[in-house]
Amino acid sequence: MPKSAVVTIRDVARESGYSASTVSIVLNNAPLARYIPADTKQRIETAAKRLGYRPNPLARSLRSQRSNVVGVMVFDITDPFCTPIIRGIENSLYQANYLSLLADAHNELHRFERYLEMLLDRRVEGLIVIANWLVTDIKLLADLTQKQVPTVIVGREIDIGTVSAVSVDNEAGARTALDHLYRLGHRDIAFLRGPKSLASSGQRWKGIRRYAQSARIKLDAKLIAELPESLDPNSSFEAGANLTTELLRRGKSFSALMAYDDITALGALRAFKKKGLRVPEDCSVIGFDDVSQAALSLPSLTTVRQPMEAMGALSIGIVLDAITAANQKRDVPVVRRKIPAELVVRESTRQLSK
Amino acid sequence: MPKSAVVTIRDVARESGYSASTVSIVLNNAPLARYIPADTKQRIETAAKRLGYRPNPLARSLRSQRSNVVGVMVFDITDPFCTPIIRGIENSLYQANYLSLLADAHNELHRFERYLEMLLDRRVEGLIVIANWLVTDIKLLADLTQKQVPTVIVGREIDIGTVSAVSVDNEAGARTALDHLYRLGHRDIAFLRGPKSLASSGQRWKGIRRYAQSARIKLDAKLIAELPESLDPNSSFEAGANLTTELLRRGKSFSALMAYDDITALGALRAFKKKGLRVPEDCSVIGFDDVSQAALSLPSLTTVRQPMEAMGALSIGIVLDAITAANQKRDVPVVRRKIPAELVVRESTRQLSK
DNA sequence: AGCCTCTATAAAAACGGTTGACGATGCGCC
DNA sequence: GGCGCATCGTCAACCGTTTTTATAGAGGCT
Repeated sequence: MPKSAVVTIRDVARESGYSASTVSIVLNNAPLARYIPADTKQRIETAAKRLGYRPNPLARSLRSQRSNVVGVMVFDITDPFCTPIIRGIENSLYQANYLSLLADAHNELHRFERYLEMLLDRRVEGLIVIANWLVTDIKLLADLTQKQVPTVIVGREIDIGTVSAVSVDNEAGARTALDHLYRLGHRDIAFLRGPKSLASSGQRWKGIRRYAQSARIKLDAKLIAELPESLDPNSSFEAGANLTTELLRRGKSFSALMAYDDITALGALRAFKKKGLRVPEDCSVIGFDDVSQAALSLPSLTTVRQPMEAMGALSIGIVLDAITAANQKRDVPVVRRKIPAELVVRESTRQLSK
Repeated sequence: MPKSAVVTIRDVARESGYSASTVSIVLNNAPLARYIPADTKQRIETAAKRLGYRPNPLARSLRSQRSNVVGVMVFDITDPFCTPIIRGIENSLYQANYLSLLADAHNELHRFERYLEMLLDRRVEGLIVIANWLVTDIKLLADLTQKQVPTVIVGREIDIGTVSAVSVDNEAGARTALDHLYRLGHRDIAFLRGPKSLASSGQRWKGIRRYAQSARIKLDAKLIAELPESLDPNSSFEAGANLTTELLRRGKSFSALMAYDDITALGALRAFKKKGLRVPEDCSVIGFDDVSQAALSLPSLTTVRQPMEAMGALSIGIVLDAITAANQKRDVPVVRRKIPAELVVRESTRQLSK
């Protein structure tokens, strides 16, 4: 009758006839295990299995300073942009036998900071920050750099200190989108720019300007509107609808509209519908991101896809690399990766009919 | 010049002139702190603050068997149904100074089991299982009950062992939905039932039958279709579209359609559009859940709202209660709560015009 | 004077592992 | 015969807390 209590390494030691040290060495395949003969290993392993021994990760972490946990800080888990990234992260972590501590900052800075402390206290070995929205603060650098925790920011280019970053190539993505409209014959194109405070917003706009210049599309101020600052990612739906209505009211006609992101584009669809305009017959609409909503809307949304799951996976790759590098006293590389975005053509855009 | 090393309780002891024990007692306000005079406490606290002492949660957990962590097991984080629940969970945990270990089972049983072990190894104090989709297995009971970890299943009624459960009142919700259609004058109503394997599917259907009976709506087999089994929550979009097309082909006319959930309903919208039918003019459509997509679609979807965030919060409440109960050697209550759903009227339903 | 009960604090024993230093043995080699 | 080295293990320290037990003085009571 096995005591229902938890099996410790000492139980395994007793059962196998060796010391706890040896058991530990064998079970972890530590360097010293090199000298341990195969049958000893065998005996220890079977003893461990027989007892159903499971090492206590807390004790292990305490001693070895390795928690096998990485922190995942999300700025707003409600944002549909986040979930696929989390999926990618989680999947890679699973392979590597890590777990993730999830923290949702709700776009609030103090919450971010408090969570950051909690995560560092817990000795996370790495940190992923999914910075879709909030203006990331410098406090990051201060705390993180000095604590030596490998950190990757996803969804945002950044160049502070030792922080790695994975983001989509917003500029190229925007060019791709505009190019798509251009090839369909559109020349009079309206734009819903993102809010100024967002880095990605500026980059996408830059891509637009570049492409417009080279293709000799003229950007008419009357066809440009800008989303207001906001912390709520879902607010851009309303905003997109309102701004589109506003653009229509200005009277300058356009045959296509390029929105800052998918949610904004969905808002635009709504505005068109309300005015009795059909998409894509009367106006093509293109979004950005390819969040899950984009494929389900009516019409389904042509957009520029961020490979979010891949970005999540990549970011964990970077973190894990950094961790092993640090363990081997090698320099931890700082990686800045810009991932290409991919055009996804659906129903909301079409050849200019005229 | 402070050594950059981590400050431990011994440092605080040295700095304040007391022993580590006393520091611990004071800082945790342990029972023995009763005997410690105020000025001693004061000195210790200021010393701790001065050094910026942060207790190591690993060590603390190891010793006191309390991790301040709960596990959150999601069956599929990609499901839009999950995120608001997670938000609710996370928010309540934050208040209580807990962190969450996130595990995403990808709807795979072995993954679920492996994660379960990992979480238990980490000594999570409680466990939330968001069981939106997968057929929950009995293995749950075996492992969880014996390990004494308070567990709540969200999104599914269940009555195994000591597991608590929080779910929406599917039956009443379905009645509400049908009642809504009825009051709008609809009598010929088509139904897209959920897959049999899902518990919620049966419950909703039961609600429908009940209401239909009392309101003398007849349920015509020609107007009923059933979603296929599937593990992918997003597959119901395609399925919803296909089944709707199928229903239309059967030739039996209907003025309203009630879908198993919102995603299915969105699929239905698409099918109607493709057939040139307008929603709600030619047919009203109602969904279930009120996932974020529902409000953004064209037309926006009338649906029955599950208060997901509240459900998440509630489930954490239950877990935390159980934890404190266990700490005080009181019996841990098993709670089964059914939350009422709420009708949300949007554009996809309207008064039968005739 | 002896004995209890409070106070106020410290010492020591956990918690469950990992790890560096070391001991013992056996073998090859000069 | 002594030395060095490879092999196989163990000991004891350590990770940073919490918690139980101990110490010790001060009153209060009999």
